[in-house]
Amino acid sequence: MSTRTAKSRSPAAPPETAADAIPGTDAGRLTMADLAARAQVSIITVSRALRDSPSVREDTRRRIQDLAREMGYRFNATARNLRLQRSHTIAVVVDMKPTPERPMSGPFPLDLLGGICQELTTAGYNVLLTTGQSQPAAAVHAADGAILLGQGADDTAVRQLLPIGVPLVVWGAPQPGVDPVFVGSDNHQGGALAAARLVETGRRRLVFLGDTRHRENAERLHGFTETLASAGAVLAALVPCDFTFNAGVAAVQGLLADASGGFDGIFACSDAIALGAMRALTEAKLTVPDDVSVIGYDDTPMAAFHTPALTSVHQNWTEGGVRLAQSVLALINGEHPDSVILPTRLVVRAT
Amino acid sequence: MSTRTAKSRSPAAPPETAADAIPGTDAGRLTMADLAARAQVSIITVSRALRDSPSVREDTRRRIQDLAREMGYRFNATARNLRLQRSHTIAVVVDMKPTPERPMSGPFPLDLLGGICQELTTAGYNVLLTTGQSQPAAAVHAADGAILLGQGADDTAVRQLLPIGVPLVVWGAPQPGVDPVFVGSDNHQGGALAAARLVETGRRRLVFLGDTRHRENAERLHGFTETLASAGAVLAALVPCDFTFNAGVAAVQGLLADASGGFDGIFACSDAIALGAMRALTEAKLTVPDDVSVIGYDDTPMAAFHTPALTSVHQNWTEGGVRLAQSVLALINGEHPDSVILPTRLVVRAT
DNA sequence: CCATCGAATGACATCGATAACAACAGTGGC
DNA sequence: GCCACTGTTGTTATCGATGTCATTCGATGG
Repeated sequence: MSTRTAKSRSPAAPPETAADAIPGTDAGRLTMADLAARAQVSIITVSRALRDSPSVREDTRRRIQDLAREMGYRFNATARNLRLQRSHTIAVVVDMKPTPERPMSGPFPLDLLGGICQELTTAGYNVLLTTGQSQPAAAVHAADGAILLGQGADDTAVRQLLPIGVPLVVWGAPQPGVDPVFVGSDNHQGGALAAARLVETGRRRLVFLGDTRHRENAERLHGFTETLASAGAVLAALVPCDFTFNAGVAAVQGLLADASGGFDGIFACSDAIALGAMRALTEAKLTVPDDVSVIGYDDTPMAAFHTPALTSVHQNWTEGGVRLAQSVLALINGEHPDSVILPTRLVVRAT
Repeated sequence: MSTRTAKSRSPAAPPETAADAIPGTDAGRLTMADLAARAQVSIITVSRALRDSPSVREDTRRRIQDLAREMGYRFNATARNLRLQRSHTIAVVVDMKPTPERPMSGPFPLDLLGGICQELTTAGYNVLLTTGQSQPAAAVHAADGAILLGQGADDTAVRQLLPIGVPLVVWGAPQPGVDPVFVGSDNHQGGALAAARLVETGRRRLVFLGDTRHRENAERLHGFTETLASAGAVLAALVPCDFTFNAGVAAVQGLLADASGGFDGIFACSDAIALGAMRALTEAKLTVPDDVSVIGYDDTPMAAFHTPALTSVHQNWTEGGVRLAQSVLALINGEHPDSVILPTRLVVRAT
């Protein structure tokens, strides 16, 4: 037979006994060569049979497939990837701030990850997860493509990843320099929706809470002020703050201390900020929404379950994940997908 | 030189020009053979030099390393993995229920994933993420180890994963059959802490809200009733329910409708249930915590930011992720780590 | 009865990196 | 001056699967 027939794993014991392949026994993984020897065919025939190649006769194919199942054969993806020069793997780089306190509590990467996994695994790709902490390079190098999930105000991560030369898709707001493909939700629209709602309910002096160094927040502010202006309302204050509850508290406390004309509506860049703001308002004996109306962002469970229930801008993360995945796949296929901007919607509740 | 010298990527163009290696240009990835030809040494010397082998002379090593950097050489992990018979990859199987409505919103896998990534990447391992939806098998086969993150009441996932023969660690409550290694937080203690607190604050007729088909919940119930009994309080009711807000509402509504003696304390298996319960109580004109005291589980942001702020049992997920990672690593090294049970703590707030 | 064609199968080289062993130069001891 | 020894580099085989080209066999046609 083949020259490799003799090279069986257990030289002493008879390798033909099916007992060799007790599932769970890791002793010497089976290879196609083992199957080939057993089935009295060549290795390549086994390879073809297992891939359902039409050039293998029906019964031969079935015989080999059955044999593989019986013997507990496990396919070696590494070998195939080497041979085929592709890893069938997409690196997902989660570039979260190393802030210890509530670094990234939102559903952010979770639902996004869900969407990504769903799409990628059904397409036969693996998802390699890395945090930006260490050098993501190592993992990304080996991948067929990469997805960057960051909330960074800066774009250092993008700059690190781009030169690697792997197809890259980034979650967030498209940048002026159009280099990588972006997928994100429509922050401009989100801001506009919030503004429209606040104006509709009769508010005229509005506050924006969020760090506009984040491109996404800058977009929200843009949509927000644009809509305000066209409705004759004014932006009473813009307070840069983190995405946290405490930042929201502090921001509103500062606002109340500084008696610069007052305000009757707040748009916060996260539900946590919004809840913090409401806490500060309540402590100052102001009621929501009678005295001040509040709108949050992200539509997290805590918005829904809070009393009073928080009105919030909802972004469809799962869909976002799916689109991210589709875009990398497209890039890998040599296509040139456009950046995607997903619509947001306002979930109106009590505030 | 070596026989491979002639086998350059671009046969027409002179392959010696460094301009070939513009970073970002993916044209024909460089291999160690290319570096070897360029440096006038053998491939194996390049391999050794790049791995900082002491058997390569200091200056040779540096020369090759510099050359690799200049030419933009990118290491091929697949080839090494094939040769070394290990993938340096751990599969993380997230076996979440496909329930569309808030399938898994808690920080659950996110912080857990964070801990896992942190530990695994610093140990030089990659994290392969798969959802239980499709057959996780494919990815797990290629991995050196696997971590199962599930909330399943059943253990079908474990049963699927175990026979694959890959070192497996599972998040959750240890099972009677001691087969896989478990890492989880001390649910028994969590239940006991909640009971102790409720009893301390003078409650005597208590309600347990949660589906005890989940092993973790069963443990909580066990610790809960045990402590109750020793303090002379009674379990007034046990209502099986999902982890959702709505389930909490429904459970308490049912309880109030059915006038079977009343209750003055509730222990819920998730913060969402607890919040739902409070909503139902409030709607029934009962006040928290004066009429009924409530304790939740998971210490999510929504517990902290709710008014009144919800007392909740906290589990350290990041730590859990780290321990999960450590356990797989230990298994891979042929050690036999014990299951780990992490302590929980009660975060006392207003309710 | 031989040429030809197609279906089925096989031999070989290959992907890129590495372990095991071989070879070779220079050094010191006797 | 010869041998053993160390330090450095090279040769070869190998991991497991697959593309390419070659081969075999039976069937068909002239």
